[in-house]
Amino acid sequence: MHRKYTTMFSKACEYGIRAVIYIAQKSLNEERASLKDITAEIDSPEAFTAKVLQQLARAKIINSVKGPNGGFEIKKEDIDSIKLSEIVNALDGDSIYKGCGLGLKVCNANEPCPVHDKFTTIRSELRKMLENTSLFELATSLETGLTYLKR
Amino acid sequence: MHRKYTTMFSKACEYGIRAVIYIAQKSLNEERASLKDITAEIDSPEAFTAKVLQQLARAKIINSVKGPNGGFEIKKEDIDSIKLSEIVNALDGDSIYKGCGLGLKVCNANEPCPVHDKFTTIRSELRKMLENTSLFELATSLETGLTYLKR
DNA sequence: TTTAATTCGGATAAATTTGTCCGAATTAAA
DNA sequence: TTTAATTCGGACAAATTTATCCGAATTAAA
Ligand code: SF4
Ligand code: SF4
Repeated sequence: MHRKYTTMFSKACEYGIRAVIYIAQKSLNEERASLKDITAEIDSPEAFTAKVLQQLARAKIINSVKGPNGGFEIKKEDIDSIKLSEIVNALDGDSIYKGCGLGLKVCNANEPCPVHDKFTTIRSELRKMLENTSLFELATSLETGLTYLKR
Repeated sequence: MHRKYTTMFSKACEYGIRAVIYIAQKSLNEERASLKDITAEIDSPEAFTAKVLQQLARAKIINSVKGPNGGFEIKKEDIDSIKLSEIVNALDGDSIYKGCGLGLKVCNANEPCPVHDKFTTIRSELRKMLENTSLFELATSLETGLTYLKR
């Protein structure tokens, strides 16, 4: 009954974020990341992650290349302009920003409840954070941690 | 694949919050709220809401009374001291405050990524907001909206 | 040209969350 | 004491999310 876990984003989205960060890292190094690479690196289920990557490829956030030496990549020059918000949006949509944070339907919009302002503030901070955080920042700042995990 | 809805809390929790606000309102008026009352008022599935209410009763957030004229109630003097956080905690736990907001396992805690501070800030604001918002505030401020819906 | 490495896409399965059904227990009122 | 209104609790069902399987398509390299 009581939830196991309440996370900000779906599992798909979490895997997506992690995967894209890893792909970005590799791409900065002129390398592609194969599905196997990725799932080994970010510790996620292979087939499920494949679906997530397909979706990100359809959304043009990453590029996929079939065949030997294929894999996923991101154009180097795009890595700085791609923001976290785009990944989240492609996988979870933007519903986290919409509607009452308490899930209330019953609400007098003219006289908002005491929580309303704080809620909208929190959500808009979340949005700003996602919109202002580039893949580049994440890829470079997390590089140490990731490379550590690799060996 | 793409999520229908990403909400801050589970459905159970949303119903719980709405139900408790309604019960508080009634209790302030010396009345009990029956399950039927509640689900009619907050527009939620009856049997499911019953489970949620049971859980809240077990957590001593509300009191349940069986038999004719039974229902759910909250001691008047408690309404001001019960905070939103208690309801959320009873139904969704506190996992929304824990772990990486991006769902990353791979993380070098010594050199947090650029998002870390903003994330912890956002979460702590959410927590503070939930901890500082009493049922009384909500019940009284939402009264207009709720009574409007009733007729 | 053949082989092998890879992504793609559809079908399906497992897990979790959300929702329903129904009889048992309790209790106030008739 | 009987009845009826109510919550309780267990079993079950539906919907959604998460995860797996496998063959098809693509393509680089042998
Ligand atoms: S005023 Fe309160 S109840 Fe209404 S949408 Fe804002 S937070 Fe939700
Ligand atoms: S530093 Fe970044 S990756 Fe690590 S826990 Fe904080 S937000 Fe998550």
